[in-house]
Amino acid sequence: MTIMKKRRGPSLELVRPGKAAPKKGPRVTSYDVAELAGVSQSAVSRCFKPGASVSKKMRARVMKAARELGYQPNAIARSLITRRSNLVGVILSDFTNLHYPEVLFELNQSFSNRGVHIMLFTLRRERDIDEIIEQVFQYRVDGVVLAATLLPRQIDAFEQRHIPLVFFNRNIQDKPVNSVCCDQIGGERMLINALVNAGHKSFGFIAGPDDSLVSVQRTTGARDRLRELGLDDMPVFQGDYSYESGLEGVKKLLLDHTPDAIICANDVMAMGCMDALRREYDMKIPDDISVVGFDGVAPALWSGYDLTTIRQPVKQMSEAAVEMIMARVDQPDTPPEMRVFSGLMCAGASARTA
Amino acid sequence: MTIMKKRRGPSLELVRPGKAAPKKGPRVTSYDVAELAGVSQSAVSRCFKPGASVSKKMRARVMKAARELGYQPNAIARSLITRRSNLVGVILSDFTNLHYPEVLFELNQSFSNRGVHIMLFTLRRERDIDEIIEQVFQYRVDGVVLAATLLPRQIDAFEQRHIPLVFFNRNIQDKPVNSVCCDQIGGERMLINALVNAGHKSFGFIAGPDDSLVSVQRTTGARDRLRELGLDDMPVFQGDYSYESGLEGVKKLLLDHTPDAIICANDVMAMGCMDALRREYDMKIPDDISVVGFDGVAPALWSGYDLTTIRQPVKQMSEAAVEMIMARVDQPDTPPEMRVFSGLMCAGASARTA
DNA sequence: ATAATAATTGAATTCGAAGTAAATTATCGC
DNA sequence: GCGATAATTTACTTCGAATTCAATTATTAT
Repeated sequence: MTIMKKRRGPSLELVRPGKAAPKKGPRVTSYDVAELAGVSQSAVSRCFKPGASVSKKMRARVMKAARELGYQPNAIARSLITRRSNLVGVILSDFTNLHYPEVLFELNQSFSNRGVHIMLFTLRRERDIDEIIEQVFQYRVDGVVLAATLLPRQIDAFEQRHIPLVFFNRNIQDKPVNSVCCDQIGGERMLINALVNAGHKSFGFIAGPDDSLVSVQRTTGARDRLRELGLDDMPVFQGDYSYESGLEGVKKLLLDHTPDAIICANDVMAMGCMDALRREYDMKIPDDISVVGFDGVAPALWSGYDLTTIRQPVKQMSEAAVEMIMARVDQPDTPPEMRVFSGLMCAGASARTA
Repeated sequence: MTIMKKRRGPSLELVRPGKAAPKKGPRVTSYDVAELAGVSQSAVSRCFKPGASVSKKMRARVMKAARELGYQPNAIARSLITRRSNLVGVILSDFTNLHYPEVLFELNQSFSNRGVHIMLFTLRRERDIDEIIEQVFQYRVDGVVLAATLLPRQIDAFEQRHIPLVFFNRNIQDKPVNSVCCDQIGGERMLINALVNAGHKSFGFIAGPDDSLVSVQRTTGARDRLRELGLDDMPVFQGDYSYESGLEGVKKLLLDHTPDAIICANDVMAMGCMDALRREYDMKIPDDISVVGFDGVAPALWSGYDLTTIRQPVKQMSEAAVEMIMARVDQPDTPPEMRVFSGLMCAGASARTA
């Protein structure tokens, strides 16, 4: 028995020739379009699929009907059957660090070039991560970019579900995972080299939180290079990547030392550091003291700060992250890879460098 | 005939007591959970719906099975049948303006408190908007927050589809639409009042793009107040909200005038302005000249700039936008509303104010 | 204990597009 | 013009959860 599936009321009543149909309210489905065009629903579906086999006459009729009804394929329904949501999750932990909005923007740019959309998740507290992972799973995202830290158990959950995962600036030990990183250690070495070549001898360091691997790497990168060069170890103040902790770091570091250069684990703290040195210690930068940062965020490059820093190649890193996700989506057995990008040293006026 | 719908292979082979089932690969559906728990799929569904009628024995069994299989309800499938995606689109045009990441963050915070997730769209060129609207429609988002301008025809498209829309800081003329705005005019008036009270007499203005209604409002807000106070009109340089255009604006304004205060349509330009005045004109702020901005972005409040500005109540505005969207989702005939928030004047050290 | 009522449960259907295999039509060689 | 082959088109099923309504079970009143 071939009974045409009954569908809710036809949208035909509106098709008066001469006037565009001012259809409204109830949503338009491929069945409505099919009915108006006098073809099957499958045909409508195929017309909206890029490389499908459709005669041009058919395509024209369907497109006309679709236009008349204001039809837009339902991406949700499509995702259900194709198992491809064209959604990716982006999980960011620290939005106050100006670096992350830049990353988010570039990721979005790269993904949208591929017809993929971003669902944004931000962590207020690190504890929220489990809850957020749940949400991410529920939406059947095609992949996830993470600028936050995961526990092994959480990484496993992604693997079990075969959800491509890329870490952004967190390389995970103990597990083969996809990651895109800036070469933190290399960056710090460049900075130290430049500072030492210009005659700096004593240093102070303002670090990020101690659970931030990036901060640890930047700290040890700098420290190790100092040791290699036969210089004294430096005092380290532990901040939290915020402007305020840059201010505070200066106060602590200048209590019992007078370094001739302060190295900050990121630009935002470096800017706090500069402001504190100028306003509260009335020091001239870089004559009295040099300051360097890391990231290359926009305000740091403004002439007010003109910070000497390592600019992360955010655009290339984002593009790489997107490539890695998409590679795994199309080819699930693509092996994990770690891509490390060198930062670009930007010699500003905040430090004497050679 | 009551034939149990056949489902792909049972997941039962893994249920050895004592060891957690290490299920992998193929996705887990409510049918799998139902089968393992020995109940119907409907029951599983109900167990995951907050206020549903389920006995506690049932709930316990189902939840146990779900946990064992690592089941997560498929939000995509759910969206299809419930016609609620719990997704909202956020369309931002200008990501370089530091204000927008702050807005995005607060919106995300407010939405996620309601179990709603953000799909992010950014416009590279204003022309992309039609394309983006199409995407937004395809994903059947529950609503859209727009910090970009729409043409009447585009607004109509949203209305036809009954997609709640809220404009963020763009009030649309000619059409009743939802919007959340900061009181641009009131803000500028506060600034002018404070400057004039402190003795400023001649002004210069650095505006945003002329197609930005916000810029137009801020410009005329300031200008009208000057006129009311019987002061001379001021020269206006048209920038584009960027740091660079702040630098440039100073150069242009100081060519043939020597204002004793420069008013900038946003903070980022104001910071450019300050840097230009200090570095290139060697002027002391606020002794030689005052500078004020608008927005209250984080770097403007740092001690390096300590900008006198109007802080937009981003958190309250975002919360309001979210409320308006959700109100319309739950109650589609909620009439459009325009909510205008007063900014908070932050008197910094960048201007002499009384 | 029994009828009456309330609370649970399950079978079947639905959401909207895409894929599958069968049926139909178009195109081609000779 | 005819069979063979290729290109289109269609009916039907699928994805996975929610929902309706009928069936079943539990609870209460009498």
